[in-house]
Amino acid sequence: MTVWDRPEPPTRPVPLDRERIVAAAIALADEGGLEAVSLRKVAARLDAGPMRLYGYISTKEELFDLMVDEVYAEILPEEQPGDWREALRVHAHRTRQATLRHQWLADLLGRRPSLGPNAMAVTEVTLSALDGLADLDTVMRAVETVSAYITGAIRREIANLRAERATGLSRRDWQRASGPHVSRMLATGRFPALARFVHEGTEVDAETSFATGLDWVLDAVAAKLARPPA
Amino acid sequence: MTVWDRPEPPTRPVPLDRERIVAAAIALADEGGLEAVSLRKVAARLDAGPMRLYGYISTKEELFDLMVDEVYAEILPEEQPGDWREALRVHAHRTRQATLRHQWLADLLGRRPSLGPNAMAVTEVTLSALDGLADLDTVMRAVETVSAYITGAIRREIANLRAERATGLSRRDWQRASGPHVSRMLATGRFPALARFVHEGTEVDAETSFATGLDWVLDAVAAKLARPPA
DNA sequence: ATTTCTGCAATACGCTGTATCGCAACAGTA
DNA sequence: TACTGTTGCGATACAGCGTATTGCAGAAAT
Repeated sequence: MTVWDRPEPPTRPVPLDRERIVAAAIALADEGGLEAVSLRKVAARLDAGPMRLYGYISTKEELFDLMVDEVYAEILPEEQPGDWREALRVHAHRTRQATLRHQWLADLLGRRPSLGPNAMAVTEVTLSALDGLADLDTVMRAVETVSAYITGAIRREIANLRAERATGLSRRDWQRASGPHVSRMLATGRFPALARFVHEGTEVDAETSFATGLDWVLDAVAAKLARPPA
Repeated sequence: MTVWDRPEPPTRPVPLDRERIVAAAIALADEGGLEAVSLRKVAARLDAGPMRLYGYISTKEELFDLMVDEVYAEILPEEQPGDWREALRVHAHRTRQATLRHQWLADLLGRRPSLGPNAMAVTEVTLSALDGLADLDTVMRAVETVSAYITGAIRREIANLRAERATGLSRRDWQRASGPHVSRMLATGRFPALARFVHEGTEVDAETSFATGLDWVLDAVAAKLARPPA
């Protein structure tokens, strides 16, 4: 019985874990958006059959949850600035930047409660930045209000960005004259105010308008933190 | 050639239009969520083959666009109150109420720019409520900031609502003790601030917290409208 | 050496969005 | 009235999806 007679041992399947699965899924999503993420394709990237994944997750939705939490790790600030306002600003901008890197996050933000360890760590940091500046309920309201703004603003920004990419027109051009639908609608005269805004408004870059709206909201929070619980 | 010999004339297919298609789709979504909307099921409700729909829409995404615009018709206020603040408040609450009636709207809000006639009419009304109170850019920023808040807050509310429905636990119970995952995480001591908020915070009903956050944002807007363009 | 257990792969099912194709009924013309 | 062109519908088809089920091979346990 020489070596040559004996068959090679069967190749054991590559070991898997959630980390590798999530990384593969994120890579797919970064390349082709959320809709490019299918359990079959994720598994294929890992040289596995689709059903293998069900040992690690029990539903596709859970995979999305893991992906989101993985990005929250990028959002978690490395060091916490002292000022509450700066802390919230940093959180907002880190969230925005992470979403620009992983645009599919815009589709998932706010879709389900985020209970992963990284998301909770982010919440912890944010809450503790405001802790003690007002009663608990006020602080909670502050954080929720700011993060509602963040979610909504980011979603709109990504939606516009995709629309521009799909039509090849900048938001401005597309409204002003090039977008046949919109210009036709405006020409009806049924939307005089809207028409004025479209034609006479200034184009502002996305980051600035995000930051400005954020500052307004932070001003509102500041006012509530200043005065004691209503 | 008696009547009996002649066959009945072939039944002509029921005439279709976008209105009927969208109504059927909305009915399906109201009953079973967005994922219950398939072109086949919509068509079946109308006694038609799936491919028939492609005469009226060219993609499922377009059907969603039509559905959203249909709901914007419910959001459009019947009469415009004079005060800008009241106008924005009404807009926010009508949007929220519409989303509570059609919870799938939460999945679509902010996903794509809304360019349908009803959405534009809503924008027109909103913009004109603020028109003249500040320069165009400030007004635009105000409307966008408020609507970012609205989108984000509604999404979170619906997300929580769905989580409660899925687990059978109220948000509070679910965090406090009943949710095994969350309580285990809090017990690790890695999230002290979060733990305090969960345990000592008051439960506030969704409508109140929506309204409160909204008021804060409106306060911020008021401050910017008061002073001339920065 | 034999049995039990574990976990992977293959197969399968019902469903999806949509491209293609052939035909039947209408409109227009001779 | 006969014919022809066009339109739009239905059927068929395809590739892909999430996931339930099944069977089997290797590892572990006796």
